Amino acid sequence: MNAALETLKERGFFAQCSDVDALSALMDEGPVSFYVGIDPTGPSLHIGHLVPLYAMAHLAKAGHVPFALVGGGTARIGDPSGKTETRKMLTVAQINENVDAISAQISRFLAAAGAENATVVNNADWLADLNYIEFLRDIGKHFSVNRMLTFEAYKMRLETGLSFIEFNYQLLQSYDFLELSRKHGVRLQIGGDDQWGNIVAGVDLTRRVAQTEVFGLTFPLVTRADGKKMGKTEAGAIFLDTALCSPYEMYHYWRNVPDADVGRFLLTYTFLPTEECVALGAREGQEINESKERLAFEATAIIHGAEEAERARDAARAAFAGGGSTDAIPDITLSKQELSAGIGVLDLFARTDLCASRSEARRLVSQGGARVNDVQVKDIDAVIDEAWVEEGELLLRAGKKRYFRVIVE
RNA sequence: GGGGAGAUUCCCGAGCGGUCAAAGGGGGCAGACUGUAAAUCUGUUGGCUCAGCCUUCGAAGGUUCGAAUCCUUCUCUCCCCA
Repeated sequence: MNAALETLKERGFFAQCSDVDALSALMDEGPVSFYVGIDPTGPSLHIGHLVPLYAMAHLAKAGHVPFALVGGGTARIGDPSGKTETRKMLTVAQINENVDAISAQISRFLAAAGAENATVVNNADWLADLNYIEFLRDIGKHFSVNRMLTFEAYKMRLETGLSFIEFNYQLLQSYDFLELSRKHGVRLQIGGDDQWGNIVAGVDLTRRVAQTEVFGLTFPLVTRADGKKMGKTEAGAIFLDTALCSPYEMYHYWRNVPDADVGRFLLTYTFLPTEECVALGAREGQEINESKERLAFEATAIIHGAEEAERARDAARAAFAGGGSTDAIPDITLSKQELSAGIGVLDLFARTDLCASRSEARRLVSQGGARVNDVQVKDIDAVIDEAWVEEGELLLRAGKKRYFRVIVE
C-alpha cells in the first residue's frame, strides 16, 4: 500500500475507503489533490474538529495537495448526519462571521502542522447562487430517494423527524466534490466516518456527471474510553480560540485524559513518531501519567505554539507540584483596600469562576474542598485579609484540580 | 385542512389543589481511596442576609385561603389522518 496511506492506517486515521487499491495506485503515481470539509457552525473550531486536519497534515507532508473547504454554503442547510434532531438555524451573518474565524484557524493550524501549501475555499462561492431548477435537473436527477433513505444518517432521522432542507444536504456536499474535482482536480475527499454516506454520494455524482473516478476515505470517530464526548468538558468544548478556552485549559484537558486513550490520542493529535506514541501509550502506573504530560505538551504546542505550551505546563506543575510559574492560571484582580477590609471566603470564591454563587461556595467550603494558599478553609464565616497575601497574590483552589489566582494591587 | 398528545429544576423523567425547591435516574461538584486516570463508596446539586426568606414547573391572565397541579387565551413541539 502507498506509504502515506500506510501512515494514516497506522495512526488510526482509516475506517473506510471507496477503493483502496485504486487510490493507493493513484497516490503512488504522484501528488493527489484532496479535500476535507468543515461546516462553520460555531465561532471557533474545537479539538473534535481537528482530526481531519491532522489527517490532512499527514497527507500534505507526504506531498499531496490539500484543500480545506469551509462550508459557508452548506452551513446554511445543516448536516443531519449523526444528529438526532435539527440543529438550530444560523443566520447568514453569523455564518459569515464563523467562516472568517474558522478559515483563519484552519490556515494557522495547517501551517503549524507543516501543511503550508493548503488552499482554503468556501463553498458559499458556488452554492449560494445556484439556480434551483437547473440544480434539480443537472444534479438532483442523479440522486435516488430510495437509496438515500437507506443511509444510516437518514434512517435514524426517520424516527425523529427530518426536514426537507436537511434532506438536501447530501446533494450539496456531493456537488462540492464535483465542483472541486472540476476546478482544482481534486480526487479524494477525507472525513469522519459519519460522513461516509455523504462522501460516497459525492464519489457517485462525480463519476456520473464528470466521468471522473474520485475517492473517499474516512477515519473512525474519535471517542474516549470513558464514553465522554471528545473535546467536551462540563465547562464547554475545548476550543482553539484562546478567548473561549485558554491554552491552560486545553493543556489540562489532555493531561486528564483516561489511561486507555493516551496512545491513541498521541497518534491522532501529535506528530511524534508512531513507535514512540505506541510505546508511550503502553506504559502503566505512574509512567503512563508521565505520558499524559507528554501528550498534553505536544498537542498544546501544535495548536498554540511551544511557548504557550510551556507556560501551561509550568502553570500546571506549579499548581500541582509546587514551584514554577503560575502565569497561565486564570485570575481576577482585587484592590488592596478591599482586601485590607477583609473579604469573606464565600464572597471571594463566588467572585472567581470557581463558584457560580455564594451558595455554591458555601457548599464547597463546608465540604472541605476550599483552600487558600493550600490551607484548607472549612469555616464559612472565615474572613480573608491581607495577612493571607503571598507575593502579591492569593491562590484559591476548589477540590483537587481547579485553581484560581487573586492578584492584589 | 382535520384529529390527538405534550411543554417540569443541567438532561431524562415523576408529580395532577395544600405535607413541592418538586420522587427517581443521568450528569456535575465535593470527600475517602488513588497515579492529577478508571472503578468504588459517601455527601451534595435554584438563590439569599440560610433552622428563615425569595424566585422557579412554556407565556400571559383567571378561579381559590392556597396552583407545577383547575379554567381561558397565546406560543412552541410531536404523532395520526388528508
